[in-house]
Amino acid sequence: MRGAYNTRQKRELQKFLMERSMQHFSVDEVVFEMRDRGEKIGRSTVYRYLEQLAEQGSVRKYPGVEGVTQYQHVEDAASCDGHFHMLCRRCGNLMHVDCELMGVMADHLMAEHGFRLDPRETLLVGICEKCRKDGGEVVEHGTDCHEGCHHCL
Amino acid sequence: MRGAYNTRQKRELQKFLMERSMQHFSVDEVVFEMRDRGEKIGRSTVYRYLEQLAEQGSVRKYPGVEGVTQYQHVEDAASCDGHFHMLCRRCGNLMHVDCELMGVMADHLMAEHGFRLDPRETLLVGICEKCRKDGGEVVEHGTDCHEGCHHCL
DNA sequence: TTGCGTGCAAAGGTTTTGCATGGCA
DNA sequence: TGCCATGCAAAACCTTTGCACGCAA
Repeated sequence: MRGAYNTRQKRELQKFLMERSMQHFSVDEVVFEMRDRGEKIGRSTVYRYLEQLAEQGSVRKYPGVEGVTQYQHVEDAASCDGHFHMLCRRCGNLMHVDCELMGVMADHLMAEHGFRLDPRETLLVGICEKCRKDGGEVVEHGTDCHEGCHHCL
Repeated sequence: MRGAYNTRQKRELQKFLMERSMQHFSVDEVVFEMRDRGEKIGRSTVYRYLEQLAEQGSVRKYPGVEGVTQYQHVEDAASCDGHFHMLCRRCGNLMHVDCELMGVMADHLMAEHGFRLDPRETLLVGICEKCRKDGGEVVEHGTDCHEGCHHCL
């Protein structure tokens, strides 16, 4: 039976997920962050555990830029039902959109266009407020992105 | 100067794009389709030419499921500006959504949530009308998908 | 003839898998 | 003591790149 044992690696990963809740990250980010903390964890283990959590629904998985899969922890799997996510393509942060209009839009697509929109699969991509206010266009991470962007340190 | 020569491979690929206009496809699909037609074309050539067209704007490129990049030909690059695309995750067809409400939604996200939505990057994922009417849930292609689904023959 | 385009093979990157070892219960 | 979990290395993929040859102009 899978997931029967409570190992150090699982505990560390859980801790990481809690701290980064609602942010998105790649497998490599996990591995390097762990390394910085002095905790060793194999790349395969991270892949396997995240995959497992994704099946259970506590982690979302979606294709990021440059072919690197991104993961996101959601405290309450049900909390993500029925609403959408916005991804800032500049800082990479993933945000909930809890807004009535999204439901209206989904209903409209169904009624008028016959299309049943799936909020779990759909990602609204654009530029978030912070990044817009910081001005400029697409930047390299680590240079002048806004505070709190988890890509820039 | 790039794109100076008119080669057999380019002509064949152009033909393919015209026939598959607005549908999405992977590099492998191109290669195999060409092979079936008795036309040989190198995988690298397909990658390179599609990349070139993507830069020019006559082809859209986005990450598909399972890490396989999907491409889509758009007759008029400008025709895709300002509106969204719906992707049916069952039959794989990509459709334009020319609808006022989408603009309203984008404006709302900007005004109320500070988020500048990018229609070129955003993909609305769900189930299209035909697939819904055919009933059932997610199916394997090649078995009982609707007519015209380019995955099923 | 010139030099862009092509195709092969190799390289590069991410993700998966096989298998022996480690460690939880 | 069982047996799941882990980690290494290898394999499996997709995509890019280097280079010699082919072919359009």
